[in-house]
This record gives sequence, structure tokens and C-alpha cells, in this order.
Amino acid sequence: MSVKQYWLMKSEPDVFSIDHLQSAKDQKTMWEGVRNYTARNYMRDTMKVGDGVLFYHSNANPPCIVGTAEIASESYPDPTQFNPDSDYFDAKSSEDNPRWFLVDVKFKQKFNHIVNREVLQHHPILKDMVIFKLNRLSITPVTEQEWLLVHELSLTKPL
DNA sequence: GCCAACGTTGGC
DNA sequence: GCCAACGTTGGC
Repeated sequence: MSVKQYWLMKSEPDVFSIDHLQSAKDQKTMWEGVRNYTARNYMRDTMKVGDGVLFYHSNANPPCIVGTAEIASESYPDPTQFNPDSDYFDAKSSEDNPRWFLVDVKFKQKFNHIVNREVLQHHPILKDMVIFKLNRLSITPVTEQEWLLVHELSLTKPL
């Protein structure tokens, strides 16, 4: 029995928000379109079914954590890489030797109160979250302490 | 819309 | 294998 892991996953709400996830079939989605090797490796090599996900809205006003989800499948090849009509098409990938992988993500909850990026940045512990060190990485690991603290913050109304 | 940070590409 | 040029992310 492995220890539960936690992640922060970014999505642009204009493209795919937590409301999209909540209203999706089975409240699940394929986390498609990741084209960064570090993020891919997390999905392909490290994530386990049941891991917790902090759902983060990037390119949003304000940028913030809006709720949680969980990893709902093992990784498998991202089908969009094979589709020439997709924005995520990758001509250098093939079905025999896929380059990009994804996992299914399932809705868990929307927070009572969103947790603002700014609040995280000013928090003595949460300011050290990986998201602030690797600004452009769309999937970052989260510690159990960070996971718990974010949940606490989501219970109280920000200033 | 700007631009800093940083990942990727490709020439050599 | 280096590194300059380029493209993308994402906060502001």
C-alpha cells in the first residue's frame, strides 16, 4: 500500500474549468494536451490512481485554486497527439512509440472559497510550493502539509 | 498587451 | 554537446 500523493494541476478556465469537469460525463476528463516532458513524466511514471489534485485556474482573474479532483486512471497515450486536426497533434509521435501520455482526472469538490495565488504566496509555508519555483510547469507535486493547509484556507473567506 | 522565465529546436 | 534563437506560459 503506497502513500497517497498530491498534485497541483493547472488549467485555463476559458479552455477547461472546474465547472467543465464537474459537468462532464462521469465527472471525469482525459487530461489531454500536456506537451512538457516533466509534466508528462509525472503522469506517466509517478501518479497513482487515487492521488489528490488541487485544481488551479491559470490565466484567470484571479489565478487561484478552485477545488480538488483525483487521479482516476493509470497513464495511457494522449490520443490528441495522433489527430492531425487537433491543436495537440505531434507529427513526431506514433502509435507504436507514443511520446505523450495522460491520466483521467475525476472531480471531487469545489471549494467554498477559492484559494488565491496571492494568499499562497504570502503564506509562510505555502510560499514554498513547487508552483512558485517552477512557474511554467503545469503539473507540480504538493506535500501532504500543503494539501491540508490549502483545505484549511478554503474554509475561511479571504480578506 | 507586456515581458520574464525557461523549455525546445536545430545548426554547427 | 553547446548554445543562440525562438516559442510558450502565465502573472501582472
